[in-house]
Amino acid sequence: LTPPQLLELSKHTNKHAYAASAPITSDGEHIERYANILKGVVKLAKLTSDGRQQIVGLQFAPDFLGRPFNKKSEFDVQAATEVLVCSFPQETLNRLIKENPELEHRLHEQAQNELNDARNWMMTLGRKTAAERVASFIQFIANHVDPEKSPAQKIITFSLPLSRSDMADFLGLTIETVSRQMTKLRQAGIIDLSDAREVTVLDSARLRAATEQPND
Amino acid sequence: LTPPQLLELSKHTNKHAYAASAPITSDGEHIERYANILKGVVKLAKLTSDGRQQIVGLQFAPDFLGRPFNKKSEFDVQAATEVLVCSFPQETLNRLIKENPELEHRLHEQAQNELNDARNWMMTLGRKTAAERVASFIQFIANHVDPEKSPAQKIITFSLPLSRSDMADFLGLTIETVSRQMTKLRQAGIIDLSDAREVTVLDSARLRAATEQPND
DNA sequence: CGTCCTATTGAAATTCTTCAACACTCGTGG
DNA sequence: CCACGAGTGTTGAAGAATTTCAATAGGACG
Repeated sequence: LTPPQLLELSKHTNKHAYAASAPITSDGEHIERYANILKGVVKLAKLTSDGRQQIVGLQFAPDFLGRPFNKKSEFDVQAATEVLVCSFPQETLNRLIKENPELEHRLHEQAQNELNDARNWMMTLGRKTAAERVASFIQFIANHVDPEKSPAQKIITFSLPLSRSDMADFLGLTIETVSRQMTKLRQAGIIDLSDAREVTVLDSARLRAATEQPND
Repeated sequence: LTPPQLLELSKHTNKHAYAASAPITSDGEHIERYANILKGVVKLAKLTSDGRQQIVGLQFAPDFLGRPFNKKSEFDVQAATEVLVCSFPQETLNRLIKENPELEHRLHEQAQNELNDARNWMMTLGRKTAAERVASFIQFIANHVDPEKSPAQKIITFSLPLSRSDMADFLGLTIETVSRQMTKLRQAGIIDLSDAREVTVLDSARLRAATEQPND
């Protein structure tokens, strides 16, 4: 982005904070602002009419939030952790895109990355066992919190951005099954849990093997 | 697209036919051509190391095939039915995009539509029962083969583009479970099956109810 | 007519869910 | 300072759904 464009954007920009599990937008709601995530994790969720929930995407800083050129949100957007976003009106972005096609290219690339993530996750939901799903989730979070992942064997610790309930909704399982599989990973010496949220990966090779796939 | 651009494109264009279940590209393969589907249905599939398969997307005419600006295919691309595509080199498209940003916009929109489809399907895979998944699949195919879908109660007949085995891989089930659920839908009078592939929707309201969601 | 391939059906086995009880943490107020 | 309650997570046992294993059916083709 060119400096005058950044200036233009910043003039219309608002920062906004959301508490964990606060709604950001809901399914079908009209959207007139886009946003970038500055901090925290955002979940995208769909509901069936009888209340079952599936989390269909997680977004991390500095992801873009919103569907360009789509008027409606197609799912609920909620803060998973505490979230800080910086939002701006649709027209501002649309105007910037007109001036600078490169910007649309970058949004297009993010859309493709999200599509890849979604398809990888379809494999997890459709074909993996509960144990493999939970291992895949920990692997997925580890990849996202530790952007500079070392090649092997480094012991890393991080905090899960999702509650057991959200993990269940992401993994297509129940909270009880998630909890049991976490316990098994701990008993197997693959991870350590100082509390329910704080994960230390003790054996990243076996964790990866437990996902049964080079998931991403 | 402007006439000179269409002419330019057609000069580099090759038509190619694939038999049902013939591979088009495979995971990790280098891609040097893009294509448009002229006829038929294409499936995008991922494999685990131990051979489990998940179909992560279906594409219909006139969808675009290939990941713009990505060098590698991230999954296997296979013909589901007999398929006719029209392919052209990457550079040709990249050149056209440079001249005409509107083209990238359209590809971006397709990517967003595919992302919506993928996320809708994540809900199906993560949270629906076998019966709901099979009903959702029939609904999904009905929507795609009958582009001008009438609002209600019209009885429509179509041919499933997927074998039971492919349906199972799309739905995250086994072929036996798919077969049993098809039988139940038939016995309930919701659909009729003249043979395993030929579906007549007898009661579209109850079919929709059986999907337990406004899936798309 | 036999063979291959796909699909269906049945019964047993397994995985995951449901239901239920209990543990832990964190605030609040007595 | 401790008790209480709400929220979150864990664990066990019974139940349900789906898979697995196995047998059979039907069509297409040589």
